[in-house]
Amino acid sequence: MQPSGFPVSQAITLYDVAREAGVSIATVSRVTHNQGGVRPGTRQRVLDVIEALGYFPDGAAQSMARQRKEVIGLLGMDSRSPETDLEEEGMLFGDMVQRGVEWALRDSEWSLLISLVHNYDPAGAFRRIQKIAAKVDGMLVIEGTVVANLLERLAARIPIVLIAGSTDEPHADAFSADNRGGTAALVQHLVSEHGVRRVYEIAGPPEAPDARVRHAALHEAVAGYDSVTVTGTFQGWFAAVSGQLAVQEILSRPRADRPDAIVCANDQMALGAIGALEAAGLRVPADIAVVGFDDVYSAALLGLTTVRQPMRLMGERACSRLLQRLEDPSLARHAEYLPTRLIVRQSCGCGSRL
Amino acid sequence: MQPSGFPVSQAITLYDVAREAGVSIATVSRVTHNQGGVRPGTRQRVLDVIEALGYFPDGAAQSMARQRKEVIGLLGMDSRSPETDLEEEGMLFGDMVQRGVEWALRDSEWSLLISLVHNYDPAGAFRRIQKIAAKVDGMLVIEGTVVANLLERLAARIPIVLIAGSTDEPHADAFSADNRGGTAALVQHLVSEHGVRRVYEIAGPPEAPDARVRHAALHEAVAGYDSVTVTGTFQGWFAAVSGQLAVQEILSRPRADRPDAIVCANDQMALGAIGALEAAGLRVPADIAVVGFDDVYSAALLGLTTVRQPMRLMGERACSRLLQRLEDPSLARHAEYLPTRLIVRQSCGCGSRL
DNA sequence: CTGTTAGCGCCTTCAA
DNA sequence: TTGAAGGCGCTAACAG
Repeated sequence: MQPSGFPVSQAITLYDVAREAGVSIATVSRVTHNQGGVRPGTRQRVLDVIEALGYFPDGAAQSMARQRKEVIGLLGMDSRSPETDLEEEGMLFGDMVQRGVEWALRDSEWSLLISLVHNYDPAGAFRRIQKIAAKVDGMLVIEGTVVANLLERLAARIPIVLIAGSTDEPHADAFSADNRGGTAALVQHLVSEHGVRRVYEIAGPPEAPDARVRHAALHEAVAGYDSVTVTGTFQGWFAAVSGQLAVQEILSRPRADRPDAIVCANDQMALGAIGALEAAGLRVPADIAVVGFDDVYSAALLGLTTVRQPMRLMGERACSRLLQRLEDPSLARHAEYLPTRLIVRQSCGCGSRL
Repeated sequence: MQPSGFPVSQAITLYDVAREAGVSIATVSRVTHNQGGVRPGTRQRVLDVIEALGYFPDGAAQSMARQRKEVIGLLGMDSRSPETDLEEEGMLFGDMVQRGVEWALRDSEWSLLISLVHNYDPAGAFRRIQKIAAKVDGMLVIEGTVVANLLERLAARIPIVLIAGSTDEPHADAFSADNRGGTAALVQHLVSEHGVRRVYEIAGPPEAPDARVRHAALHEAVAGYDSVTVTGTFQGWFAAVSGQLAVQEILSRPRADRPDAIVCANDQMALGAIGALEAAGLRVPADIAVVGFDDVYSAALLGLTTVRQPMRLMGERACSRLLQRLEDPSLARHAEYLPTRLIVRQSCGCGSRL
């Protein structure tokens, strides 16, 4: 005899309860859902059996019968490389969005199914996404996680709300931040307050709509000033290590070629860049200013000048909208830009030391 | 005519594909799962139809047929009060655990269903937990989220792994940190390095096994020194505001009654306490030292001396164990204490300023 | 190689 | 107030 594990009882079903209580499954079902039309005596008897057996209805079976799973999915992109020790990282964009979603869900009957898609494995992503889609009634999709054509296909089957993604997907609601305005404010601050002339860009992955908008907006904004130029662009992918690599690139240039300021497509990369800069003996902002985008939690603690996107709010709004649409599929499409705000701290050169 | 929403097609089933392709549902199923025994021509035809219709199998139906949902649940406790603006908070214990779980799941077929239970609403918690349990094959439970008897009942139906909870629940595997050792190290440091004599305790909720152990360990450790005493205990509930309230309590006492150090059952409360202390014009650690427990992300940034629990690792291990047990239910029970480590920073009085 | 069929556990009319 | 029965979409024998 092997040391058998715990006494995990065989699944207990409606039938078990019905048999034990000497009633039909319909009656048990009625009792389970507090429906009327059951004689008090019978009800009590059934209740006792339920209690004794520890019965509760199986979710999958309910989903089938009701044609509704009461689960929504949250698809996020995991931009960390497989080797990263994530122990070190703080709260990221996706985490904040999740908070918002949880908030929106806190008093509802819906559950949240979470899945991270790894951008270094686009092949596996496809299967994974479909797998999630199969288990939910609707889905929240963050960023450029899902390749456009797949997205279209999914949207044909279940409602989808895009978060910080493309706002012109015709078959999905969308909530994004005003990236354009935020970027413009950043550049304007850098130029007029700190006399920045030479800007170096650490861009996000071109697959991410957000990254694309910020990229375009940066160049537009810079073009608005005569003597300001973008002296270089590093193609990052939103992970902190991108910032470090970009700094290496900068440092490999002749000194005269160095920028006055580094504008990053998100805070993670900005923080990575600052770390690398300081490790190389350069001072931020004295030698080079660095600014980010997002305003993640640690940005405040580390004095990073950045643009705040209402991440939590985006999650909350997107989730509420999804819930609405699930109630009423005939709703017209809704896309919305949430306002961003320039958060001036020290890394741009304002205030005292970093 | 109303402005009907998106063209959400009626659910597409195996039957639709079969009909369209002129084969039986069995064949479609075989193709869907890349099973052999289908003539290449037939396979291709089916594949085309699947592609054209955008078909993918319904998760609920699969769960039923396979008797397996391929979903695990993560039950966490949300200690924030309803009014809290969570925008401000950093990474919490539960978030770190989730990271570990996601890590453990990254290459598996399993999905993660998340649910937060609000400790201010024990009534609703019951339904909510059962609802989750109904939708998963196994569950990870953080902290004293689940009242013991309910837990026992759940464990009879599906495998459960406790994280940072009681390690003596007979029907569940468990992973906890060495709270006792960590607390002892903290006290010893405070006393021998900083000559602390009067310790004030901000305890966690007694429902949380972790909090209980830390509480007991603190008193034990203090009892080991002749001239050291615990001058007061504030009953907190792990939220930052608990720390603030505790400080109010302390400040309401005569000056002579003030402690040398405040020992908190977690970092959140410690951070809350520090904030309140400084707001009241007291300096940490000069006037009063403060130490926490957990080593959350912002603890490092703010110089909090604390005890590190390997939160991510706990999530990872717990999840792996659950997966194992799901494979082989006959496994013997396994409970494990993961090592903690004293992290000395400035809030205890070491180093320079805070 | 392909099709038929019996469940999986529950909800929900419809009859009694 | 109760029970019988069909169906939700899919998987996996089992037959052909």
